[in-house]
Amino acid sequence: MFNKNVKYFTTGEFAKICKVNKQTLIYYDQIGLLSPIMKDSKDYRYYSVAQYEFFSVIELLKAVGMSLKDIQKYMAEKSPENFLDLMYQQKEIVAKKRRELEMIESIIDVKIDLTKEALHLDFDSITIEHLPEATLYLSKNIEDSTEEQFTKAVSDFIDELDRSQLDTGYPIGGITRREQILAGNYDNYSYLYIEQPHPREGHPYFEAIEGDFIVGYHVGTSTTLGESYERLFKVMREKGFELGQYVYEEYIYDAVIKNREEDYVTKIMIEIKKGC
Amino acid sequence: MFNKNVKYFTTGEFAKICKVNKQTLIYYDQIGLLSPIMKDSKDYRYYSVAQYEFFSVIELLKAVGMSLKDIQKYMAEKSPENFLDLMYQQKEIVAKKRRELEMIESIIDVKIDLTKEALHLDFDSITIEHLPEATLYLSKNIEDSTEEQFTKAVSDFIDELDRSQLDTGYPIGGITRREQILAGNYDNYSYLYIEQPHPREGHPYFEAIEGDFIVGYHVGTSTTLGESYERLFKVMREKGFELGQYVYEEYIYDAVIKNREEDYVTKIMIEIKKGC
DNA sequence: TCTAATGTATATAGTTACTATATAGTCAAG
DNA sequence: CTTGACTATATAGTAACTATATACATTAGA
Repeated sequence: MFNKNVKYFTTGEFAKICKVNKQTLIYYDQIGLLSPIMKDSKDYRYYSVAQYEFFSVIELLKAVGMSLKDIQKYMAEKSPENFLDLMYQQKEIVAKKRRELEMIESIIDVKIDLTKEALHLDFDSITIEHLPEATLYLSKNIEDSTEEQFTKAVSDFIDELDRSQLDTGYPIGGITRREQILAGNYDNYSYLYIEQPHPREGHPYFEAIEGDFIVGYHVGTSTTLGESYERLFKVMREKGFELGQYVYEEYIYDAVIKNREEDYVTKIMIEIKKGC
Repeated sequence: MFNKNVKYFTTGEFAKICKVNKQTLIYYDQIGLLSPIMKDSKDYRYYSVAQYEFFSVIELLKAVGMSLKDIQKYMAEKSPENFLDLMYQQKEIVAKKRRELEMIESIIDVKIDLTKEALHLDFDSITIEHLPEATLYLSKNIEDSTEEQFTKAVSDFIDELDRSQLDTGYPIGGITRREQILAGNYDNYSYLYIEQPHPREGHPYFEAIEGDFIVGYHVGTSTTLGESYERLFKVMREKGFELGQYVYEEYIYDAVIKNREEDYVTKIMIEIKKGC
């Protein structure tokens, strides 16, 4: 094929075919990755059609994430066997990349859903809701932990999210025990959690919740969190409910969406039971 | 959430959680993309847990291909509405990227199949084969074309492969008309072609081939191509076949797999009919 | 309490894969 | 015979780190 070696492309023509900058081809020539099949007396570069096939393999390998240096290394050791090996390697890498992109797609979908929902919320509202069963991935217990223990636990939690691909795009929330709430220690969490809409089998630390909750929102920094709790408690008392075992807190708007800390919004979900 | 603002991570700890180089965080601080929530009198940086959420959104946007500058631009204009817009944009971009990766996966599969097949070939063999129907995407007619016309046609052909995603990983081949072969002009192709294992509807220029072929291989540069054709013609005469309408040529081993031009291998498929 | 190891900081240079710019030579059309 | 579009080299700039050198801080162990 392409014995028509008399028919050449200039650098500009070849660059247009390859859809790259002319300078890129000159650069590839300089580093010896892809040199024109011919140079004339005036040092004009001439590329053959067959070199396009070569170029497109470079593009393929680049797209999979190979560095020009590594591509060059392969090219120095060309053989059908090495090419086959290379392709098998790249096949795995590209499959992994595809799966990563699929995860990102689903995270984006979650972010879209959450943000759309948030846009329709009335942050002054306080409602009684029956929350359906949901699976949460929990951190180790961090109640009364020292700073050191806390940072270690958070670090481990996030590590595990990464390792086991548990980052679903849902916010990381905190669970506080009834007793801490009653003592006014709203920030002494027992666990961190992240919702798992599609929990996978064979993973520990999953905890399903389901039950009645009083749901409200706190707008502002944590310093005024107590006030929001008071509002919620007032409604609770009026309706004759008692504090359940746990309170769940998660960010609705945080630094990703709002500039000023005063505009951050925290969702508070207080587990309740009928007073007897 | 994360009122535990008293509990901070040092640069090193935060870098470990984020799985990046410490220097990267310093760099992000320098460009003002992600600055620690606090600096002490010794200029030590302290990050909060909430900043991890921020970091992970940066990672998400980076993974979709956004530049740090563009991420920063969004962060300067934060709002729920802008975040939603951004996520819708990124959703499309990431879906496109995924589709591109899927194409690369199938190209790699084709390359693997072709290379595995090639490894088992005997390049001295000459066989009579009935080739099943296959769809080829053809270039414009390039017979007797000038250099200018030829380069233009090749350029257009490759452009269309790109535009319509017709690059299947199969090699680009050449089709020569019976009359040119008989005149010994083995390199005066009528068309370029590329095989389409999964042709899509509504595309012109597709041509299905099916029929009996004499199949052989040429090892070496195009200068000795004539000798290989002679070998094939000899067998053809012995078996009492006549030259059909077209000859198909494609590279089995080219510059991507072999270093020396003398090692390139061209597959020659000559259409035949029973002599009457 | 001293010391060594480890941690932090800044400043600066290097890296990859381009990309842009400046300067100069070449070529084809009117 | 000049103008515009091309070619070339050389050099500098870019993004997003990454590495290195130097200096100060903190902590764990002898």
